[in-house]
Amino acid sequence: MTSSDEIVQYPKTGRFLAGRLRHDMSEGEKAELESLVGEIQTFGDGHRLIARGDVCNCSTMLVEGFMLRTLESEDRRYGVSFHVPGDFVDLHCFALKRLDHNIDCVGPTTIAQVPHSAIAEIMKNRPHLARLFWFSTMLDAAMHREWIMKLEQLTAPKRIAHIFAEIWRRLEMVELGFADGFETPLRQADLADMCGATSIHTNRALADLRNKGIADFQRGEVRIPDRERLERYGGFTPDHLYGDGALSFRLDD
Amino acid sequence: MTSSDEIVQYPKTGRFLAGRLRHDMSEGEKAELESLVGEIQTFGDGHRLIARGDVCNCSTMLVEGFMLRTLESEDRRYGVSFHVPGDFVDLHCFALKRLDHNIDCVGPTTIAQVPHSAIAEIMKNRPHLARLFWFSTMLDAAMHREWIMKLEQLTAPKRIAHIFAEIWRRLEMVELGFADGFETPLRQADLADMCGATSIHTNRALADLRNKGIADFQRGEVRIPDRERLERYGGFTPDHLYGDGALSFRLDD
DNA sequence: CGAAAATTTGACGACTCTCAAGTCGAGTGG
DNA sequence: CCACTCGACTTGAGAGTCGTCAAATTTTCG
Repeated sequence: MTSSDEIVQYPKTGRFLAGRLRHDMSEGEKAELESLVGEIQTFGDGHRLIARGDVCNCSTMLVEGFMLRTLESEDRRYGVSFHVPGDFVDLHCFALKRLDHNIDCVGPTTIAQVPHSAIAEIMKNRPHLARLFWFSTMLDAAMHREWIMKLEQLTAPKRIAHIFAEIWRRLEMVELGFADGFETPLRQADLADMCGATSIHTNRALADLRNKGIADFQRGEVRIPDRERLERYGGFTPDHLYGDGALSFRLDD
Repeated sequence: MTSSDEIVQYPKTGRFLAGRLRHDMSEGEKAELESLVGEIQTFGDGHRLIARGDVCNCSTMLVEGFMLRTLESEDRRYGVSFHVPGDFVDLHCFALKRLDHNIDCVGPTTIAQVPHSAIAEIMKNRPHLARLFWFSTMLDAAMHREWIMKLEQLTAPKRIAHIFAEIWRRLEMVELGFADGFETPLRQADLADMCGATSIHTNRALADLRNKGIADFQRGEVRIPDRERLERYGGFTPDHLYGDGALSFRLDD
């Protein structure tokens, strides 16, 4: 079953763990997950779905669009991670109760939410599904770690190359990438927040990537002539995404 | 019951979640956790307990000492987080199967391990304890996020101030801090790995902190004259540790 | 004591920030 | 249709932070 079929059958949750452990979910589990989520909600660019410190009684499945996890300090916003459709964005707060960070929409966004009481039931009665939920939050943690290393290692142009490479791969996992790049609602200022640079420096870094022929970012249209070159420049390896790579979840060894 | 009493009664796991949700654990749960862990093992400085990509069949409780989570890239080691006694260091790999990062000992280290089969039983039969385990891994993720923001925001001296502030607080939570600072097996090169700077620059940053009277690091002895000043300089707030602060897990609101 | 490891210092160039200004594109009112 | 406007993007100059290369000093330990 391809991801497109999954979306037809499970319109709100069909992308959850696609390319990762979705193949490990039974149809019963997929159906149960789909039945847990509430009705579709939509938000516009810049909407802050959850603010740091809010008590959460439900968690959010991102159905369409793009979201940023952010933290604020001294009047500046810092991106700590991003989300694409199929991500169970704030499952964390089931365990944490209060979120330590904000969840911001970038561009038009469609979500569906799951009450925590339903997740608590899953914890009691569906240990396998519960373990997949846990896995999903651990994926976020692994991505955080990779990003920490890259922040410690890379200059701004390479950070951006890494971000582009990761967005592209993750969009592809949920069948939303193109052969030669991807589209994103991110603006230069958002990219700046994500890589911890000023928007001025980010602009120069993007010009760098364009001049080098590595990536051409023009108002959300990202064209990448040579994927291998982009990934090499940004020091990107997809292992931490736990798809079909060196770290993939295989039970046979 | 103070943390010291807990250590007498539960010598291997008595510091788990101390200062956080330990108060939410029943004596039965504490006893069960203590019974799950195997015998004490010790390792010396620099020992790599788990290497990226290893298949893990057990997880590690850090009993005494200090550990770093690290990633390697282009022949350099990067610290992504650190661990103090009481941390369930690699509970992540119960969900991930293969760890994306290394677990390195710093200085002499004492651990005890729990087989994953035992954790799977907990998932089936003890949903509350399972949720605490999940919480513990989410704490790590929250600390990752805070560190991402600080890497994006701070210069090297301030990063080090932040690291010192966090180590001190976390040691205090498990009653291992002193009134005027703390001891750590970390060397300057380890600190450099942790903040993504060269050891030369780290050395200058430490000299800065010493000259400013903010923190005096001398071969693992860290003396801090004024905690408030250290925390202000490093932009440190303890909220993301989920102790008794703005984000603490309270069921009453 | 002697060797290895850890720490410290100096000089110079690259990366990034700040302040300041200028350009481009989409939508609006005349 | 065109001038206007606002937000997004682009460019320039000077200063601070940090990396690299090279070397010296101090500490640890056999």
